[in-house]
Order: sequence, then C-alpha cells, then structure tokens
Amino acid sequence: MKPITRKEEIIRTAAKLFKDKGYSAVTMRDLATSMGIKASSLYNHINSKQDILKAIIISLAEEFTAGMKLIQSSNDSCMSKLKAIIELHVRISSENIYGMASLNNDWMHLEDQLEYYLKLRQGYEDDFLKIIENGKSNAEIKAANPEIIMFSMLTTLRSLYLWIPKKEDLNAKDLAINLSEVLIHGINK
Amino acid sequence: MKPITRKEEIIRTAAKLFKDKGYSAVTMRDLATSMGIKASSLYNHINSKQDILKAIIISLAEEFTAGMKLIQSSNDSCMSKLKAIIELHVRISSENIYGMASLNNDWMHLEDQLEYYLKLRQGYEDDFLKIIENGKSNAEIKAANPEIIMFSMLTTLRSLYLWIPKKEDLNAKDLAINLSEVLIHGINK
DNA sequence: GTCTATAACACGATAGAC
DNA sequence: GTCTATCGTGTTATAGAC
Repeated sequence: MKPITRKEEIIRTAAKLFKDKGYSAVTMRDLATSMGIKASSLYNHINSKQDILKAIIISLAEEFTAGMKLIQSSNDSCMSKLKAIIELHVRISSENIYGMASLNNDWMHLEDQLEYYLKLRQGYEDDFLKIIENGKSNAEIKAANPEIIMFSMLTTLRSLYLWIPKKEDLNAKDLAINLSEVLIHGINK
Repeated sequence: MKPITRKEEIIRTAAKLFKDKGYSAVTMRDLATSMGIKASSLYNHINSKQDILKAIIISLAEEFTAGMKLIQSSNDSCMSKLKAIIELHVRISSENIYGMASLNNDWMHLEDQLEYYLKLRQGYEDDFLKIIENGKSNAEIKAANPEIIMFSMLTTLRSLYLWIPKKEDLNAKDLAINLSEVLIHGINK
C-alpha cells in the first residue's frame, strides 16, 4: 500500500500542533520535539515552515472545490444539493480533523498561495449561494435572506472539526442526517 | 463623558490587528507602528502583550456570561430564551467586531486567565444546552439531538463578527430577526 | 536521516534621556 | 509620553560532520 513518508508524517504532526496553538505560535522546535528529532533535521524533508502550511491548506481547499463542482453539476433538487454539501463537509472534516483547523484559522498566513486560496474560497461561496438562490426561485426554500442562510449553514459546517472529536459515538452518516434535519427543517416542533 | 484613554486606544488597535493575523503573529512593533509611536512607548500604558489579550477577552467573556444568566433566570419560554440569546450575540458582536475575533481564536494564548476563561465558556455552553433540553421536554423543540442544535446555533452566533461587517446595510434588529427565523424555523418552505 | 553549531534576524521588554 | 539604545532570548534556516 501507500507507505507514509517522513514528509507526510511531519505534515500530519504539524497539523495537530497548528490545531492547538495556531501556525504562528508553533515553532519548528516544537514540531521537531513532537517528532522526536532536532529542528534542523526537519529540513531534510521539507523546505520551510510555510511549505507545511501550504501542503495542509491547499489540498483541502481543492478537495472542497472539487466536491462542490460535482454537486453543482448534478440535476438534483436544491434540497438534495444542500444535503450533499453537508455530507461533503462531514466527510472531509471527519477525515482531516487537524487540517481543518488550519484551513479555517491559518489561511491568512499563506504567502505565495494566499491569492489562489482566496479565489477557491470565494468560488465555493459563490456556488453555495447560487444553489440557495435557485432554491428560493423554485420555492423550495423560504423567502429568507439567502446570504444569511448560507452564512448560517457554512459557519456551522466549517466548525465541524471542533465538534466531531467530542462526539465520537456519532458516526459520519448519523451526524450528516441530524445536521441536515436541524439546518434545513429548523428546531421547532 | 468618558474620555478614551491611551491604554484603551492601544487595546482597540491591538484587537484590530489580532483580528487580521491572530495574537501570536502581531508584534509589539506592529502595534506601535499602527499607533504611530515606537514599541517601547507602549509600555508606559500597558504592562505586557499578554495584558492586552486579557483585557480584550475576559471583559467580553464576562459580558456573555452576565447576559446568559439574565436570560436563564427569566420565566420566558424556551423559544423566547433562544431568541434572546441570538439578540445577545448580535448585540455584543456588533459592538465588538474586533474583540470577538480574539475571543474566538486567541483564547488559547491566555496564560494566567486561561482556566478562568474556560470555566466561563463551559458554564455558558452548559446553560445554553439546558435551555434546549428544557425546550425538548416541553415539546417546544423537536426531538433532535440537543447538542447538535446547540453546536449549530452557537457556531453560527460565534462567527457573526465575520459577517456583520460585510452586511452593513443590515441593522442589528433585522439581523437578529432573520437569524432567528433561519435558526429556529429552518430554511425549507 | 540525524546530529551539532551557528548565522542572521525578530521578539518582548527595560533603562534612562528629554 | 515618547524617544534611542540595548538586553536576553527565541526564531527560521543553513553548513557540514557522521
């Protein structure tokens, strides 16, 4: 199978540390200590601290964009698309708890790739909003402000990485179902 | 009236910078430059960088706790209490856009006061959850997982500081009304 | 692949002049 | 209240031995 390279191991360990303290507060010495080696040894596997951040964030951002493009191009109803978006977030977040923290909180520390990241994120939000606006036109969705709907859904989905580890008894499928119910149908009886 | 002291001016400026780059990535030199003075001059008004963070976060955390205690002690229905919580977040977030960023993202960099902050936050979440569980018992709220309901509402409310500045046309009252509709009644028609 | 040693610089904070 | 100068330490990253 695919062997875990030392580089991948460093990136995973870094993601864990970034989740707790943020990119800026984690030093290469912290990372090296977590790996059980000296800081200078890290540079045989990675080029810079910045490269680690890039590897964590860009791959995740591209995964979300690819998922959204797939959902967008389907012929499903608006409601089905929204449920698919929820499943997309639950799935990627479950598989990348640590990386999601960097994606949410440390993207501003990207240097070369900041512009590219912002383009991906803006595109994602544009696509999300279009789905909601279509649902409003179709009368699938109520006449509330589409931006408030997207804001509410997206911030909940973006914070999943914080809550999934606390609720390990809830599997991805059940979480997605429960979340769809709450986000789409509300909470009142 | 209350004059804005130099110390308060420094804390406000710091909060703005912390929102963009996070506590760890903002240097005292950055802060001084933003104030139009030298870094050493800051220390005539504040004791340390840490004291600035403390001033921003603890006052906000205590404001939320006080608001929650007031809501909790009322005799209103669960739904009314939830609407009051939404109004609480919209109000405090509108008045402290920059500080809310630190409250959400930089609390882990508190030193002496970290434990106290965590106690306040845990208490807030416990009170929030109790209101939802009572609503479920009263059949005001549907039989969904109360923790998922709280998670969804709270993450949306905690992210308000990011969205309020983008929607300056929407006043606090309208935002709270729209948000209540979406969070409580859902989005489907 | 890891080490020791170190370069080159940035950090928070202080001392003391004005 | 702000300045210049500086201390002591921490930072990313490199050089070269093993």
